Amino acid sequence: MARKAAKAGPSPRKRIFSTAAELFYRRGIRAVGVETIAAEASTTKMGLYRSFPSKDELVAEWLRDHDARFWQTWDAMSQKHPGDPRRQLQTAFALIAKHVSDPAARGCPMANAAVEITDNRHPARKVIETHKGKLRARLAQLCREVGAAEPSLLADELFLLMEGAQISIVLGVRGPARNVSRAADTLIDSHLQQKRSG
Amino acid sequence: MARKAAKAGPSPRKRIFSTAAELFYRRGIRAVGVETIAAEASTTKMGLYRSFPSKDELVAEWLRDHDARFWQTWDAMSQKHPGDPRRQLQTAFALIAKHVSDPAARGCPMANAAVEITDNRHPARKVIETHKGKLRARLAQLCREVGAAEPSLLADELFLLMEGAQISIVLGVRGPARNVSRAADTLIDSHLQQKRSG
DNA sequence: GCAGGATGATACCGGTCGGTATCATCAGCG
DNA sequence: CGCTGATGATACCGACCGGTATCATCCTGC
Repeated sequence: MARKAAKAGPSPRKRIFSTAAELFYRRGIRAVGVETIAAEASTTKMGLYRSFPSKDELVAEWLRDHDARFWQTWDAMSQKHPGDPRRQLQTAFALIAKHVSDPAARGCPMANAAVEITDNRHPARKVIETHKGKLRARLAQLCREVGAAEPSLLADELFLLMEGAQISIVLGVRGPARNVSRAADTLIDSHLQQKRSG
Repeated sequence: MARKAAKAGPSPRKRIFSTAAELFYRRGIRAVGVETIAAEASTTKMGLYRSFPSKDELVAEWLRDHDARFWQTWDAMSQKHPGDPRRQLQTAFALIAKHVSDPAARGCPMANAAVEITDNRHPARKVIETHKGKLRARLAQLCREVGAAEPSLLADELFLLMEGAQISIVLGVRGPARNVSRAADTLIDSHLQQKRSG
C-alpha cells in the first residue's frame, strides 16, 4: 500500500487528480500541460503517467468524477423535498445560481470541455454527451411530475436557462445569471397555468 | 496594388482570414496552428505573418469581424419591423433558432473563444466582453420599448436563452435549442401580462 | 534487517508550437 | 526594358508538447 501521511499527504494519484481538476477548470484543458500538472502536484511527469494512461484519459476521468459528484449533489437535494417536484426544480436552480455567483466560478466544466474538445474520438466526448443527456432527461422527469402542460418542452426551456447561466459567467457578463432562478420560475408558472388548455 | 485575379483569386490576406475563421470555428483556436491555416489558404506561414502581427491578433480580428457582421444582420432585421419591438425580438430569436438548426453550426464563436481564452491579456478578451455587453444592452432596450414590467430582468432572461441555445449545440444536445423561440415568447408574454402589477 | 514496490529525478524522444530570416519568383508600372 | 513591391518556398529558431526509459531513493510489510 501507499504511505499513509508522509510530508506530501495524500497519494500522488489523488494529488495529481485534484491538481489537474483545478488547472483544467481555471485555465482550460489545452492550456495546461502534463508537466505543469505534475509539478503543481509536487511530483513529476513520470508519476502522472504511472497513475493515468494518457492526458486524454485524465481529462475523461476528471469529467467522470464531476458527473458523479454532480448527481450526488442533485440526489441529495431532491431527497430533501420528496414528492415535491416544484421544490426540487427550484432547489436545482438555486444550486446553479449559487455556483454561478461564486467569483471563482468559470462555468460548467462539461460545457467548457465540450468547446475545447472537437475531436469526437476523444474519450471525454461521450462523458459530456451522456451527462448532458441525463440532465435533460432528469429535468423532463421533474417537469412531468410537476404536471406541466408540455413537460419535455418545459424541460428544454429550463435546460437552456441552466446552460445559459453557466456560459454567461465565462463570457465575463455576470449579470444575467443572477436572474436564472426567476426565469425558471416564470417558465414553470406559465406551463402550469396553461395546464388545462391541452 | 495586389494582383487582380490570378489563379489564387482573392488577396492572400482575405484567403488567410476566411480560412482562419472557418478553422477556428470548427476545430477551436488552440487546436489550429498558423502553419495549418497558411497551408489551407494556399500560402505559407510567412505570408500569414505579413498580413497579421501575431496569431493572437488574427484571432481578435476574426472576432471583431464577427461582431461587425452580427450587428449588421441585427440592424437589417430590426429595420424590417420599425416601431414593433416585439417583432424585432421574435426575429432575433428566429435568427438564433435558424443558426442553431444548421448541422454545421458549433455554437457562438464569441462564447467558444471565451472558453478557450482564459488569459485576460489576450486581445480577444475585450472584444468578447464588449460584444456580449452590447447584446445585453440591445436586448434591454427592446424590452423597454416592448413595455415589459421589468425590462432589464426580461433582457437577462432572454440573454440566458440565447447563450443556452448556442452552447447546447456544442454539447451535442440538439433538442433544447429548437425550442428557444417558444421559451422567449413565453417569457415575453409573462412580462407583458404583469405589466400593470408594478 | 531485508526485500520489494511505490515514488522521485533526470534525461531523452519525435513532433509541433509561434515566429523569423533569407532567397527566388512574378506581377504591374515607369 | 528594368525596377519595385508583393508573394511563395525553405530553412531555421527556442520553447514546449505528450510520452518513455532509466536509475536512485525511501517507506513498508515480512
